Amino acid sequence: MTGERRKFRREGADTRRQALVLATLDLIAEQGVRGATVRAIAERADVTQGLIRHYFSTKDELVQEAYLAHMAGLTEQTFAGVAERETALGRLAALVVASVTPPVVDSASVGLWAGFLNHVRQDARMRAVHAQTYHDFRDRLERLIVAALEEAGRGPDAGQARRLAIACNAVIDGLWLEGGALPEAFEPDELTGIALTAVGAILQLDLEEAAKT
Amino acid sequence: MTGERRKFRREGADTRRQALVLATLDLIAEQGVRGATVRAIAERADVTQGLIRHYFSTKDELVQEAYLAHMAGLTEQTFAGVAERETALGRLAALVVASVTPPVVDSASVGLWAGFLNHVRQDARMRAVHAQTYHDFRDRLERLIVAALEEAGRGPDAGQARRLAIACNAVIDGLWLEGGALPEAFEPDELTGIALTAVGAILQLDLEEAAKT
DNA sequence: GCATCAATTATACGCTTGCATAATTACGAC
DNA sequence: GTCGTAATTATGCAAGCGTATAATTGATGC
Repeated sequence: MTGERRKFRREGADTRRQALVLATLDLIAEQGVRGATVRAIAERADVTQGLIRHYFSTKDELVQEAYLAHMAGLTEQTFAGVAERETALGRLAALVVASVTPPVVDSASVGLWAGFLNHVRQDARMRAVHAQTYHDFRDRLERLIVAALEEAGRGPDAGQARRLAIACNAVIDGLWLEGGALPEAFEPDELTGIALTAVGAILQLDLEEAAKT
Repeated sequence: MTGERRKFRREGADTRRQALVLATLDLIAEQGVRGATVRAIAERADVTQGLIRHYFSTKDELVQEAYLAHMAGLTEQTFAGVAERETALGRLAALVVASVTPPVVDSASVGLWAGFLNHVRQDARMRAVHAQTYHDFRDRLERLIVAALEEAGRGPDAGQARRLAIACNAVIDGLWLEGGALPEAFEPDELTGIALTAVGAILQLDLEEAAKT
């Protein structure tokens, strides 16, 4: 009876890092940051805990990479179908709808985001990622808004565009948050209608019509 | 040389519980949930750790009470100056302004809220507190909105009122969140103007004028 | 096949955590 | 005063944490 050592396969660095990041996100989403221990992450990724230290010199480094991956994924999901629309108004409507619809609106996703926020407030590098993600999203939103307004014959100046983007972004974020944190508080599709109406009211554009196309 | 035992004063249960809750909130705000250990809380409250178990049968119980206290305080701060206004429109404007102004908008406060969110997702009682806080706030907002619209001669039906309240609440929450999470991203008073304009646009009311009074 | 070497496992250390329990002490009742 | 008791401190424990390091093993080139 030899002490049977665990069998394993060698994997490339990228594969393993990604698997570890995914396991981390899964766990934080399911059980909060508390549940994402080194041991739990390793088990979820079907690996022993020592390997984590082989790929990440510290746990915070892994968490930071996971945060980056989550935020990038969120932005990507949100903008997924946007470019396909032909009109600027249609693209804006598509973005608004996607922002308040699964898989973007999701309890686990919001929980993940909240779980990271405290790390963000304490770690300078994570704060940088946070700020950049926010500004990236808002800038893209602002460009869509400007394009839609110009399409309607109304070109806002820079200050107006900035303020409109902040306001629309707030509506979207607020609904995203509430839809994710309190799923049972809203009827199906209710958030979609509210988001289109509210953003439409702020911009004085008919987004509801544009969303149907 | 007697082993000098620490001196102490006896306090009423309410005083001590409140002090412990306050210490907990301080620590979560400053260092995130990680930093709010039983020992750290006790030290902050100038007490030894055993006392916590004397007043709370478990740490989660203390955290839950702290959450309740934080949310109640937040709502109270937000509605603080609202009733003083004479017109319904003025009250609504005051609420909007207070929602996006310190001390309601505050990095620590947002961090606190985010820190709790993961507990909320896992503990049924905390979820109940969360849902109730949200609905309380939104109901009060909805009543202010209905009053302001009626004052302007437009009475919305129940469905409209609900949707308007959800939308306005989303703007407020979104700006609160972003103002707290990224304080340096906005000019002073910028959020106030944006909030009034956006909520005004959604309701088709002139809140900016009403806010000046 | 065999040597090589990074990928992976195994084990352990020191620290912190939440919780329990026993020993003390302040303070009001009488 | 002194006595009882609830409030408070002191001490300890078992479990879990992140990290470090040494021992193994799978794949690759020759």
